[in-house]
Amino acid sequence: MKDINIMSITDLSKDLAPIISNTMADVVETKLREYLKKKSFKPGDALPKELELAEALGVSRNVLREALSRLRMLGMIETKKKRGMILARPDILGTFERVLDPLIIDNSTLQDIFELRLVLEMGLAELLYIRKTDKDIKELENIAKKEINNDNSFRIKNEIAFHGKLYEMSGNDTLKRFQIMLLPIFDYVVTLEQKPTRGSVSHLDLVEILKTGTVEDFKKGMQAHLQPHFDRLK
Amino acid sequence: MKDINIMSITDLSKDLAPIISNTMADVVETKLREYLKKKSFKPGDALPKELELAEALGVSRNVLREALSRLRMLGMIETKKKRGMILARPDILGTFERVLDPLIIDNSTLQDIFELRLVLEMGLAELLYIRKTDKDIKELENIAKKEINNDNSFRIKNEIAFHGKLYEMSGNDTLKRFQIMLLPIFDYVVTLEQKPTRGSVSHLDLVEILKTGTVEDFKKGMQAHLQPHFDRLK
DNA sequence: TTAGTCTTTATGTAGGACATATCAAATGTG
DNA sequence: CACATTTGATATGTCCTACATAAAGACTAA
Repeated sequence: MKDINIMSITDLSKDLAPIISNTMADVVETKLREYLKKKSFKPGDALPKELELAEALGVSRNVLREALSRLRMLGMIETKKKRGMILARPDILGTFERVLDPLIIDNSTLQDIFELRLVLEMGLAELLYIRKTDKDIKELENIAKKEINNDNSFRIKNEIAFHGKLYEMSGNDTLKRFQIMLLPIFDYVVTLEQKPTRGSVSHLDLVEILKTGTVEDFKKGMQAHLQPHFDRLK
Repeated sequence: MKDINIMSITDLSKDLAPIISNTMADVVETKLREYLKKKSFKPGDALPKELELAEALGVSRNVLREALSRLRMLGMIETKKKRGMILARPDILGTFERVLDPLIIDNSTLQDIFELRLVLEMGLAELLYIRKTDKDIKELENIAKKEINNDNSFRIKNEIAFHGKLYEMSGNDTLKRFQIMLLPIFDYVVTLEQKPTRGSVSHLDLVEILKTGTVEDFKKGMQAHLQPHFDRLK
């Protein structure tokens, strides 16, 4: 009897909506977003003042400010003392970092992000071959050489340095920053391994391929390098 | 004299920090983050009540609530009427969407994100071959077949449907949602083209490869399919 | 034990008050 | 008239108080 009750409740919670107790600040936040989009403000444009907005929305200045505070955090608006508020351009990744920071991510998402990183590394080849320079390759080689006579404690650091340099060589700033954000995750998953899982292709091998090989060669090399990680996927 | 003065000021403004007018809410937000991290709360743990926090931080409840409102938006904490606040697990991507939404992104970042998408698609192959099912392939084929006799207005929609399905087949939820977020960007860049840039490998070709070809075949196919986009990179 | 009621309490919301920084106009000076 | 200075107006930042509301926990009754 009891068990049945519990079951039905569990089922319910799956089916029914999670009962979002919309607080006023939530509603106002949404309305403000819509307002900004609808009016198609350009960065730098001035916004109405707090009291006007609060009155128009029919909420206290307090609630309005909570909503504004959120948008301000995201970099969507900026405020100055007398001048009022202006629309700004948010730093996409900067805000992303804020959430990733405390690392309170459930395991399934963690795994997803780790895979995301693998996907990125595998797909990097084209960009790399379009933009690589001799200087870059030399730097990459230096990084790879350093790690030869190193104890295990430095292994991860070198791993990070090498792959980080690869992202940098892609010439894509967003990608590079994105990768930096994902580092802790990569780190975490790697440390889950008991012993270092080395692919059949080393970092130095990859550098060599970059020097003389084709894009196809590099893709195969990277695949072999990451193979141990792929092997653990199911 | 005057010019010199102006010059030196300009130089200063480049060198010096941008004078972050730290509002109390900003400081409190940071302090709360540190507090949460330091105490290493686990999801579900109860937090002190607002008044206690406000007093401990030496700020008004108002300021504290602005900071809390931010964390609440990011999904880092949840609050219930009497129970107080509890630590929650943030929805990584959900917050990302919020910033991406208004599409006030500068062109260089736009380009970066477009490239990011290309990288993702190129790197998807391994995951795809690990997890693809016959059912998936059949659905993908249906999507590809639909687009044969279609006017241009549906072209983008089909493009989106096909590639979206690919992400779905990766079995990576985060990746899938990430791709959805990036759609508007992809859309935007694609519409910049005057005429459709078709690669030498069509969607149907890709499906065929998925059926009978190897991972390597698929990678080459995808590369050819996206070649027009890569050609535009510099 | 179970069901129902009451009390307590932490959050949600409102409104007023004042400090502060800054823009803009008024004022003074050569 | 042009330029520097002062003054006033104003929007945001911060604080405070008060009350509504929902929900946990205690208490009571069947």
